[in-house]
Amino acid sequence: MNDSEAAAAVHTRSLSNVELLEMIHAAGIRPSVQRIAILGHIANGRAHPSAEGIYSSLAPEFPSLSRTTLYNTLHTLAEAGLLRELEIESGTRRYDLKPQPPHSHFICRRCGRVFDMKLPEGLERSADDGFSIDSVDLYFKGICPGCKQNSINNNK
Amino acid sequence: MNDSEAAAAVHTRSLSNVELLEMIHAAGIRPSVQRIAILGHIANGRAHPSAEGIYSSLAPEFPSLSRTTLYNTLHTLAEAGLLRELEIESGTRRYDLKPQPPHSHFICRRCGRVFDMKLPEGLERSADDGFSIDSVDLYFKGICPGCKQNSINNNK
DNA sequence: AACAATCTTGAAACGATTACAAAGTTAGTA
DNA sequence: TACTAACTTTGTAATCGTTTCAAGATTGTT
Repeated sequence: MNDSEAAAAVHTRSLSNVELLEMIHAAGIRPSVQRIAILGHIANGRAHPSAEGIYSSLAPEFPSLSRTTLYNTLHTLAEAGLLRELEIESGTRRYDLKPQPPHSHFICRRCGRVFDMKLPEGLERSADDGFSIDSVDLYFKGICPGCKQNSINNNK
Repeated sequence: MNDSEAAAAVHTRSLSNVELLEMIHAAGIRPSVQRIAILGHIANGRAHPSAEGIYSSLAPEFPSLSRTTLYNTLHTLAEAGLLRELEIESGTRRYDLKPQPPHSHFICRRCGRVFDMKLPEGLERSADDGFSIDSVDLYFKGICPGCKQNSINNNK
């Protein structure tokens, strides 16, 4: 079990291909090998990967996968409500499974990893009247416990 | 008075060049015509502009301004603590004056304008123990009152 | 005035993403 | 089973925002 699988196990068990296929069906879009692989990668490793990260992870198994397909698929899945796009750092989007309890995100400035955090309720009430809110994103940035530990060790 | 100046007036009065120069000095970096112009544009129009927006606004007055200078300056001012970078949408950064009370942001999905909103206190407490937090960003997305009004009118 | 440090500039390069058009696949229907 | 229309995937080329680089201009200090 590698790091990201270990992280995943903390949160949820892995989704089988049949379950992924059903999710895709239920969302009202057509399934394909690529869509299942991409959704599965995001759902089962809890790494909040970027498009490039997904590409390099899947490339060995799907050598013919093109970046265009990957981007198309990410858009399709996001529009269908299966994925949430994280805009925690500019220049790339990262992807997270949408059908799960709302949460906030922490990105480590040193290692770049993204962690799930709690999300306080009722944040929308901070917005002024008259604004229709359809999404609330709370992002923390800083140093994760692992990187803190490493920097302590390295300074010794 | 154009739109963005009107919006600015709601929040703060305009900063003079002398005040801008003092801010730059106080931040420990050297002043230049370009730095003052760029900081002034962000401080005095409350439009939360992107680099490209700043460039096209300043180009008429500073025809020789290069994009490199603009990006260098934005980085320098941000590092010096005068600007805050907003990562509310991926693909671009937007800029906001930093020395002002903390607040959250709303971006309209239709017109793309960014509005200041309140920021609840104590959000850092949502993060798990062991994470060192150095920034908290809360972003709302949806439709602003103006665009809502327009779409009502257009459907009549 | 002279020197070093800092700034500005344009050209070229880069990474992430999108546009496009062709080829392949699928679901439904005859 | 064969047909058709709709949808997907793919590779190439283009685009957009940003950064790198090296040279020249400006500034602050002696």
